[in-house]
Amino acid sequence: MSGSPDDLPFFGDDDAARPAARAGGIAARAMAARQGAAPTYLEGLNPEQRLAVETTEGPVLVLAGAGTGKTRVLTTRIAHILATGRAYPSQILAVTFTNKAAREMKARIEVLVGEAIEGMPWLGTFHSIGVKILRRHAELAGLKSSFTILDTDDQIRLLKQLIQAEGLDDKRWPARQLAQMIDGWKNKGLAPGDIPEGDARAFANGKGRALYLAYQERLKTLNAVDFGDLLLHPIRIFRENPDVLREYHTRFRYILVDEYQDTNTAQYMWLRLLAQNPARDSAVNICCVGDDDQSIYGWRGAEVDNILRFEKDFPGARVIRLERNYRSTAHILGAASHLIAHNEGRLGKTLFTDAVDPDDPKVKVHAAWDSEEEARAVGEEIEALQARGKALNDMAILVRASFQMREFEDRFVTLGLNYRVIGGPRFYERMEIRDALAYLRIVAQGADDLAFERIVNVPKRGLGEASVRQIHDVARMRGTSLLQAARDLVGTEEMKPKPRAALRNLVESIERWQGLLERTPHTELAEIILEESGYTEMWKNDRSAEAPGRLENLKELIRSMEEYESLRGFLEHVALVMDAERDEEVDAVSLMTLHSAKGLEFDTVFLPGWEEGLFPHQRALDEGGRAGLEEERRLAYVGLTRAKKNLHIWFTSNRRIHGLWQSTIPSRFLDELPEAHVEVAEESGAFGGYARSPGRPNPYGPSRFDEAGQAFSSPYATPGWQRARRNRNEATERNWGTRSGHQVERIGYGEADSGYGAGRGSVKGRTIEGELVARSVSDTPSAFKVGDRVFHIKFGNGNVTAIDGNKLTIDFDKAGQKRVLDGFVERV
DNA sequence: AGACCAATCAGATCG
DNA sequence: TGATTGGTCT
Repeated sequence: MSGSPDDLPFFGDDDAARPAARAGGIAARAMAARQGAAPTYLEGLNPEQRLAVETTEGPVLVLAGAGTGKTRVLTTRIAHILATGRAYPSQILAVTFTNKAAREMKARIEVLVGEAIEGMPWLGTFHSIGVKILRRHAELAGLKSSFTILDTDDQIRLLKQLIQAEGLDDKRWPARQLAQMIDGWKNKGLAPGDIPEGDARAFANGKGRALYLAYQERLKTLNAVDFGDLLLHPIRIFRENPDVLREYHTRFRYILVDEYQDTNTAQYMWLRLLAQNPARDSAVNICCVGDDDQSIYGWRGAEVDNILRFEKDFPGARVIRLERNYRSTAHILGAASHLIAHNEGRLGKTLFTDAVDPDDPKVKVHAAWDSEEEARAVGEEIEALQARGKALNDMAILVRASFQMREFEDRFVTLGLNYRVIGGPRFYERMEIRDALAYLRIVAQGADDLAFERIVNVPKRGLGEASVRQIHDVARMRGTSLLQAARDLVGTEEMKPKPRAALRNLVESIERWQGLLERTPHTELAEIILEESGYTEMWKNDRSAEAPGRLENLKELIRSMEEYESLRGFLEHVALVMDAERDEEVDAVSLMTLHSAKGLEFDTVFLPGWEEGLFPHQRALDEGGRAGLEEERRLAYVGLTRAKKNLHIWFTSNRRIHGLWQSTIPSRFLDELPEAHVEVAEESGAFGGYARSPGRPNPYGPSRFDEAGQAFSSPYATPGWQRARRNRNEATERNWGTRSGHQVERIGYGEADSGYGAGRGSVKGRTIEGELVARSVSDTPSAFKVGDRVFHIKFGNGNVTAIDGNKLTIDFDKAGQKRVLDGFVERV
């Protein structure tokens, strides 16, 4: 997003004011377009893409599979609308989910249109456009247009205060949990009055609703909003003020939505309000682009249903499918398509490619003994590719859960292999950045109480709890901001001399900085503030390992301020934007979660950890049942379709989860890959070739991976494994009998699945186990006792030294002391 | 104010 | 197992 705050009067006709200058080039282009010769920007589009670009009128749903040129269509469509003179830039509403996507789109449109179009003011994320609308009409939501935007941290602090004010135990009822509930309600577009009874009762014996209400009240008095409000307030404003909504209807002639499958209910309501113009005689020009198969954010409120329902919502909608894939080989596409065909709730698309090369490698499935070997083998493969001249930048490892990353990082560090972790804590969420921003906020907007509270004693200046409470009391009594209250307090004798001097010093500093606000360049001011407040000093004196990095981040913060015109403009955007850029300069392997890989592509992709319980993740199955499984499968699909040429999938037989070694079984997703496009790699690594011994008791039904991944003799045939399995089944049966929320679900095999192996036909159904491994607490006391001599398939022989439920601590002769579940050892 | 210990928790994350 | 967090103690 461009840096400057948009200070143009809303309907001040920014187009009319300078149409000539801008329309010049566009008009000429439009002319060319009407004269028949296809404009250059349409060149190279395939027929479907072109249809999606040129069907500008009426509702359109573009179902764009992975790698089918979705962004290209979206940007070309906008360029087309502009070039043919159908609308001015400011009459197009284009929403994305991430700032990155918005930036990218803006840049690409600029290339297409051939000039800077700073005039696409309504291209941005749902939230940034929400802010913009809300600032215009803040008073209609009972706010001042200078409202501040809280992030999750502020939110939790605030809720905690409210919970305590209610006289509740904030241990028993954590603010974090309430914040999540409120977020969930807001995602669904629910105001305190709308939340269902059941939900309302779920928190603090029915105080949930009251707390939500109190929270909203508090936000209003603080003149603040949270992220959810950025959509909810505009929705309410639109509903209660038809004239306001009408203005937007007149303004937005074309609406475009990216990643439509990720929209939640609130976003959907917001869009519908804007798109459905009863006064308009022609159809709504809304174009939603998405891929139902890549909907992986159900857990954060996304409703796949929005995309599945599109044709009903917008009668007469055209649905255009983009299925021609420009990214991956036929093997990769074949594997991905076959896998995703196992999902039921989908609109259905099949990717294809013309670029079929018989030399393309198949998708490789590898087995490893444990996660350590997995990491070692992947590292070797990467080094081999590197030796053949491949760039590390073209390789990525995509994991299901972030704890998997560590093993790879360790390995890469020892190998001296460059890697970069994508994702992780966002830049602006770091403590030092948030502190620095709080200083800037208090200077820019003195009434920002949350900012004041954050910095009042950072660095330590002897203003502890007692002093802060005193300031609070005064502020509440006089109805002023905390800063004002502090100012008043230092003029009196109410405080003890020491804190009073400290507070006076702080207040005077803030006033001094405020005085500099107009006269000093904002980057310079920021440096002055951080220096004079002692904040940088604090980190310089800090001996911890992170301190240098934090100082570096602060420098980075100031550097990033340069792009903005003013401090105010910077703060406006910082609340919404600010992800640290990754430098492409260094050649490095990317390491990230599957979720953050969406939208990216790499020549070579490694997908480790394809084991039941990890992927599909147990919690997704427990909480989401069938829907949860389907979302996991879509996640797998996203992973597969990230690869352009080489795709390696790994699973291990043993994995340490929460410090306990557990035996694992291959993911059911492996069985859902088509044989024609997959080959099981024969490793000749440290463990030598794998013994092939059939007959693994796989509770999910026979699998063609039953025989892989066995380094020694078949571990699955050992009595220990058999007993583990027996225990597991007993445990799950017990659980199903007594616990709610767990049920046995039958997933029949679809037609698409019947392709391989005679064994399959005999399988009646597949059970989603409630528990992969009996949960750590067992009802039955362990059958072992201290001193027992036992055998474990991974660690060999050892003696039991301690028992905790079904967790055993064992001194192994060779491997040392380990903790394992009792099901995996056998008395000898 | 800071150090130290026990308790808790371990799926993904955009703005 | 390990990081993080909240509490207590000095």
